[in-house]
Amino acid sequence: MEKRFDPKSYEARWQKRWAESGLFTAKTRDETDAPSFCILIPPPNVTGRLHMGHALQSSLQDLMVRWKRMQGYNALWLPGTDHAGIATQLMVERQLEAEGTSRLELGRERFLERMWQWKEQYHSNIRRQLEALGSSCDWTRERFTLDEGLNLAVRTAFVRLHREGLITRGEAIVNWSPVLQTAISDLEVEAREVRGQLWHIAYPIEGSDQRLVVATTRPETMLGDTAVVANPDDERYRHLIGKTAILPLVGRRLPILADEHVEPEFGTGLVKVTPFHDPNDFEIAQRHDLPGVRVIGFDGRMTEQAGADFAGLDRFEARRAVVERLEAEGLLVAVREHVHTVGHSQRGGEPVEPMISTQWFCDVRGMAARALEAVHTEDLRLVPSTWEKTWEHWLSEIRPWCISRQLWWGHRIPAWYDESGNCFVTLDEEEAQKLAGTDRLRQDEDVLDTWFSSGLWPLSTLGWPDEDAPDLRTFFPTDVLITAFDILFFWVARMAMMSLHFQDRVPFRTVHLTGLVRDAEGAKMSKTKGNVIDPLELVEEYGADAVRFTLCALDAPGRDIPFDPQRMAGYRAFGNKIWNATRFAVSRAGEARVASELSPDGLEAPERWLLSRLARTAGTVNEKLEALRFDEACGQLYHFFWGELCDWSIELAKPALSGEAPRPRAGEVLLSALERSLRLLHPVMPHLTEELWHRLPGVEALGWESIALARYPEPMPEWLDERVEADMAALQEVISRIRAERTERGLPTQTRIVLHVEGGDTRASRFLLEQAALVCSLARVDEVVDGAGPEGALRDRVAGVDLALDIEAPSLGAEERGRLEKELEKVEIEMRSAEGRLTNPQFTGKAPPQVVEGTRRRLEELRERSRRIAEQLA
RNA sequence: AGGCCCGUAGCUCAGUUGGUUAGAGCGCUACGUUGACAUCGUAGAGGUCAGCGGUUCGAGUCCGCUCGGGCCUACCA
Repeated sequence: MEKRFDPKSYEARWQKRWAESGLFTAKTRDETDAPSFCILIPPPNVTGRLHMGHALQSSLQDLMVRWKRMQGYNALWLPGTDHAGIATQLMVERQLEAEGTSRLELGRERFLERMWQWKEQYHSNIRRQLEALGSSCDWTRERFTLDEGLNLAVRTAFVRLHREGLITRGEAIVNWSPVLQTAISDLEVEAREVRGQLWHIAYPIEGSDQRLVVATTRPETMLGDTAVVANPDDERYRHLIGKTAILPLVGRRLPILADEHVEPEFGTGLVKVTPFHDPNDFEIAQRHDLPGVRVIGFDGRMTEQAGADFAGLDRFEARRAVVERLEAEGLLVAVREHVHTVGHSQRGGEPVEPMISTQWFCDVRGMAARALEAVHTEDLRLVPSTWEKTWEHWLSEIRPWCISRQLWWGHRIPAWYDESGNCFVTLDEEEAQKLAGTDRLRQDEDVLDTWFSSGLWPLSTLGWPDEDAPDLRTFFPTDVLITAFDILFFWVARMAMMSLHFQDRVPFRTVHLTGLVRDAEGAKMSKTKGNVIDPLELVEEYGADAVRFTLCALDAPGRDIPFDPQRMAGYRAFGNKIWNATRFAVSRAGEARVASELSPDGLEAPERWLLSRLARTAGTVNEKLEALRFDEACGQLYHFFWGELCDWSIELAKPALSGEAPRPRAGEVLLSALERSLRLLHPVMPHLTEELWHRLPGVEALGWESIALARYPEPMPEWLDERVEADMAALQEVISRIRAERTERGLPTQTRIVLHVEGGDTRASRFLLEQAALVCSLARVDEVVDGAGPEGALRDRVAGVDLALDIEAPSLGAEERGRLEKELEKVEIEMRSAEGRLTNPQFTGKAPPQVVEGTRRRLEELRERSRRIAEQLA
């Protein structure tokens, strides 16, 4: 076997073999009786390459699905990608710009051709990246949110919701992005704190020389004012209600009205009303039946209706111009510094323009209530559960979802208009024509919000709207969704709503929400900061298994993941450890073979101990995975393999395998335990374990073509052996004590040490004497003697055994004395604390008996230690 | 404005229903390399668990307040 551990030498090879073998192709219910297990990939955007967040989620998903597959489930991990409307369209538009052309120049059809080219390229990148991580996806079922099947699902959902009156078209204030030239949803708006001004502007009152003063942060919108309102209870302005103000610069007559919405304390207590450019004003206008005026256009420039002086100006230029004019006319009463929040487009970063517009809206209140209910009844579990409150808050406050986008890349809205503007919402144009009685129809220009199709992902990928689709019947509802918390509302909530609406069932039973992968300084990774790490570069440097192990081991619930290259190097070293442990076992096991069945009967203590620890680890790992505690499962695997199998079992096997102190079945047990350990590790480190597994002698007799299909180890209760674990724990403690003494005194390796087991015939001391060969080998003791040691030997009580170490060396130096004094001090402090508790009747009376008993035993041990240390110092 | 999360060793973080001796990895120190592994081994140093108060026989863990950091939600012009 090669001495060098080199992941590159086998990772790609196994990826290829897995892809060709079809091992990961799931079956339908008609093809297998095995219970199903399904994870749907959160489809990555075809905007670019995968980032660390994808690597994290993919590692976790693959861990889950490989584990379940090994447990005998019909396991499906369904891969796919998302067309990601705005995001992807922007990428291609940027490309066109560089080529000196534009989407408008190309026209819809040719532009979409370019989009599909882009999609093909980036989609194949993503697939390569997933494969490079060792993902056991079922590529025969891969989907894309814009493919034909998904399009049918989208149209079906839209038509049904429309028939149910839940999707409607209408005029309302939406968040408009003048840069992207489309409406965006509330979720795509980011509130940012901005230092602005509050301008106080005087409006003359008709038929009087009096003026009223309104306060606004957006003076340019005054050109579209159609009223002024005050709170009905505001004494200061009661006399004005019913009168008319004259809009400066424009001359429009504005009714002065009373409306509860106004907070008398804010500003001047008078609000100018601009129905078409402010959501609150729009509502006020509806209450009072006020008209509106569009003064800002979709391009963010002032319209003709803003007046000749301002038309064509950018909205921010217009603000300056309006303020200047007001000042010149003596109508600017005051300017106050004012910090307020302004909505910004999450993607473009520019301030969003609240704007009246005709859009499609989806009323999601009913669905939201059901999604909320599903969490209450625990049909849907959020992990960690701290997200439940956030879920509750968002879903109970939900408002209509603006689902139309003025883009070209996306699902075209299935609505057609005849020449008189009648609208027909149908599955296809043919049906619309029948309904309309004409073929002179025009399809709605808009496309749907990306998240509308993503929201249908659990249904559409499994074959819906065909209710009898085999995959839908086999895998819906799916089992676990693993995704980052930042798309809880964008995506998770919408999938829950859609699935409950169309299937009356939750789309998945459990949602595992991961944190964000951050850089070494804890900053969020972003392209603008330039701190993005490409997972493939890490795979190149550390190997896919180390990347996977690191990410899984760091996935603590509710916590972000600080990316630390040293940590990854540590897990690469773990791979090296596994490699070399296997190399040792294979090269030293002689004629031994991996056993398919193994019973602890007739085995000696070190072997029984190994099997017991292995069984215990298998139990814990399964439990941790069941609980989605990937970090703890990985921790268990790491500590078992390195800290027990390598540090102890291999060392214990050495004297047996070398013939020094033969144990006939040591090699067989070591190989067999190693084989089970590789299986335990396989879901996290698939390449390494597959590579090594095939090299174990006798593994072919187990009858699995791949470790990926081998049975995941169960807890194996018949292997558990508490007595041997206790015996071995004592042995280990004694060995550690002797090793510590040697290093702390700085004794050379050759120094002769004889261990005397003094004082009696306890189980532990008998065991120690029986295993004398192991003590000699592991603690480098020359001899283990039953009975009292000589005068001047180092005496200590360890694990209940009285020891005397006869060390051929000069007596204690000052340094060692200091250390012992410190040790004695610590022991005495703890003794006093234990004594204090034990003499306190409150403690002995109220604490559980086993706690009190434990304290007693502890105190006894401490007294003995203190006596022996004092003896050394004397 | 409301809500959530976090503060534990030099660094990054574990610590399930309160139980006595608070753990891990990395880093650090000392020693060790003719055979599994220097991507290693053995041992060691390092913590008033942010602070204050409370409940309790017993608090890193439960409760309250304070300080510090992060995040989410929100139409005060």
